[in-house]
Amino acid sequence: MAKSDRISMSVIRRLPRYYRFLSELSCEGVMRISSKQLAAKMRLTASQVRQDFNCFGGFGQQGYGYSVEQLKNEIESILGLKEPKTAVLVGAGNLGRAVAAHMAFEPKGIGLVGIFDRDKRLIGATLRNVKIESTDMLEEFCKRRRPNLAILCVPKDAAQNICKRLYSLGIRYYWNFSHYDIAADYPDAVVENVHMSDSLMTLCYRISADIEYKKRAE
Amino acid sequence: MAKSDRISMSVIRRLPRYYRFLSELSCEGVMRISSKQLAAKMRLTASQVRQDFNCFGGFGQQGYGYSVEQLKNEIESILGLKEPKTAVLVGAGNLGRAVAAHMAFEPKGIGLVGIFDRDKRLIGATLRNVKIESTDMLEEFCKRRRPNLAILCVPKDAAQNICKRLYSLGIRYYWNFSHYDIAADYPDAVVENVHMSDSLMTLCYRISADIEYKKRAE
DNA sequence: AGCAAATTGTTAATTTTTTAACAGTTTTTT
DNA sequence: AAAAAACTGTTAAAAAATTAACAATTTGCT
Repeated sequence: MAKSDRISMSVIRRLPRYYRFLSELSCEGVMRISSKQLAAKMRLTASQVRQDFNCFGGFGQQGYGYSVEQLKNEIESILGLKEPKTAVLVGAGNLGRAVAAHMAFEPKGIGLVGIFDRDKRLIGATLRNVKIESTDMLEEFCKRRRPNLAILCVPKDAAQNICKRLYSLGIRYYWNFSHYDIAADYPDAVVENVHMSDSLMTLCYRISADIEYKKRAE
Repeated sequence: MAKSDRISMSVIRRLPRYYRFLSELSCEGVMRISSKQLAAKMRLTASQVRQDFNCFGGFGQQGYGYSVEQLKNEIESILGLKEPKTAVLVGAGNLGRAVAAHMAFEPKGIGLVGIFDRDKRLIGATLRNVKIESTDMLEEFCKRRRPNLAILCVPKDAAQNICKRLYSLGIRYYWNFSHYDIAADYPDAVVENVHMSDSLMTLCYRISADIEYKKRAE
């Protein structure tokens, strides 16, 4: 079914977006959709939509289009959302708590099994039925539960130490909110960085460039 | 100084990262750096580093390299971080509060002047010296304070209504954490989306693809 | 059943992005 | 002071990503 060539990161990064739009369509009761319609909805070209799906073999039918439900399921399966995984969250400050409370882990097959913080005032509190424990417990916990991935919501300076420990405990997958560059120290780690401040700076640029433009246009 | 051609989004999205690394170097007291060294640190090619900076005219000196401080300042200026801007945050749930508490707005020239939520239990509380107000006050507040950008941390269904009001109040720049597609309804709005769940799904794919790989290798 | 319309998968062309190459300048060394 | 080494800016080449084109197939209509 799947094509043999390696899939490019550009395609992968579009998959969650497809998945999101298809889930919506599915909820709205839409049964079928053409590459043209989907492209219009997502502001892509129909060509790109077809090209993307073809990386995985193509799930459509000539003259008909794509079955929303099938396409959604295929992408869900490609993304591996159905495969059960367990995660620990390290850092239960403002950001960590928001991530824990806000993120829908279950639909991605992720079970949040542990939350850790070094701040004694937070230890003992419960988030999503998970008790916040001391980071001192990391070793004992990970050896016992063998989580697949770690969510890093600690400050940069703490991140280095935490990562060293997590890595030596066998964790190779990181969802990293800190500014510590995990991949630099652990080349075989798979790291997905979330740099919210980078995103905000990009917006700053666009504001600034826009103002420049308006000035010139005057 | 700046080259006339439009800068590509690929370059823009790398600028905050350059800025981050240069700020670090600056803190460490490093005075000069070559494209080669910076590339190694950031895992890019020296060629790309030089190409990127050349979009804006090139700030280096042959045989010497780049002055860390100057380069940092140039990028800061390109990103428009020095230009003062005001922002309102709409939605003070888990995510909104984390963004308000966690994000360093000041270094980006952004003043957080208002926070709004519809939940009466949150109204009156203070975050970063800003009182949370009822969303009913949005119109009055925006007419008076004329904020430049809005940070959207409300659920998708609420986002549509909030956006309609913010747009009609003249706000054109959005840092959007909701899954509502602002740009679809307001083509002239400048929107920077933060889709944390997309990022997590990308990690899921990489985990899943990795496992596949290991299975095959056995 | 037969024909027009719709739509995919796929190949080709185009555009964008990245990498390489190198002339020209500055710094450092001897 | 001259020669070698270290760099950048810039142009050229290569690679990657996107868009266009079209044959093949299916649907839906008459």
